[in-house]
Amino acid sequence: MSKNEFICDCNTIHEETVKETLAKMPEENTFNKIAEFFKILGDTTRTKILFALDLNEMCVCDIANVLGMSKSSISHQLGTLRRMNIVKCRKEGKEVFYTLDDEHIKQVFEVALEHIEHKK
Amino acid sequence: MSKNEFICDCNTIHEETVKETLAKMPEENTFNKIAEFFKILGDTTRTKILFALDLNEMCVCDIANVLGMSKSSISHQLGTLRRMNIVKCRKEGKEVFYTLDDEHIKQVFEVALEHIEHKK
DNA sequence: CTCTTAGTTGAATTATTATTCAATTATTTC
DNA sequence: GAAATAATTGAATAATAATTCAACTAAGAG
Repeated sequence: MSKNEFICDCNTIHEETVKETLAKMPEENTFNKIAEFFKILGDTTRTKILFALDLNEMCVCDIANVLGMSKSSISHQLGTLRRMNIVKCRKEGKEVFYTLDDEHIKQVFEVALEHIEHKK
Repeated sequence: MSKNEFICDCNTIHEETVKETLAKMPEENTFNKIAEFFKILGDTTRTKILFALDLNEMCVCDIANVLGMSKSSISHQLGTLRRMNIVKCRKEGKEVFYTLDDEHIKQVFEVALEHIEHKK
């Protein structure tokens, strides 16, 4: 029997398993969204920003100082976090104050810390 | 008063907030580990692999077929997941079967899906 | 022991993402 | 309104990560 429908050169494909798994896999878009969400947390700069904002509302300049990085790079990252609705901001004069806008962030950090502890 | 100790050109730094936040921030390495953990989940290929392995134990070839990707790229990603102790494998003849090796994965997926639902 | 094949690996390439730099915007102060 | 400045933005650069390709390893079959 032809295995043309499969993409690789193996002839030991477990056809039933593949079909069953394929049937249960969510659609492409779901994976894109999951990965997009985790990608946000998968960067040291952003995890620091989020952790810091969980402790205190801060302006861009404060965050830059806490992380020891330039205002510009922080602002770029805050833009990303804003577009993802993970932080929100309020303007006060020339300053812009940022806070967390997602109740899942803390929760997800906890799981990650648990994971890190566990894997030691 | 000099702001030399701060890295940016602002003079509206909220010194107290910065110091307090800085004092409460975990060490560099903790952030590296958190980011490293999420980075793993922040890639569509890997989220698909993990989701698939949560449904069924599978060999490399099966996974390649489920995802519609080459054996080589899947194997590279499985290598990454193995090194991070997120999947484990057993050899059976020429085939290598993979399974999840982390009880946090499901948990973390659930939070992500909740997040996605919530943000709609 | 040779052939075939499932899987792995390293190097090269391609793609993606972060940071820097310079310019710009918005707001306050004089 | 001009000067000063907090923050944002876009384009360029630098850094990182994913995929491909070709070579290789390990195991079973003849």
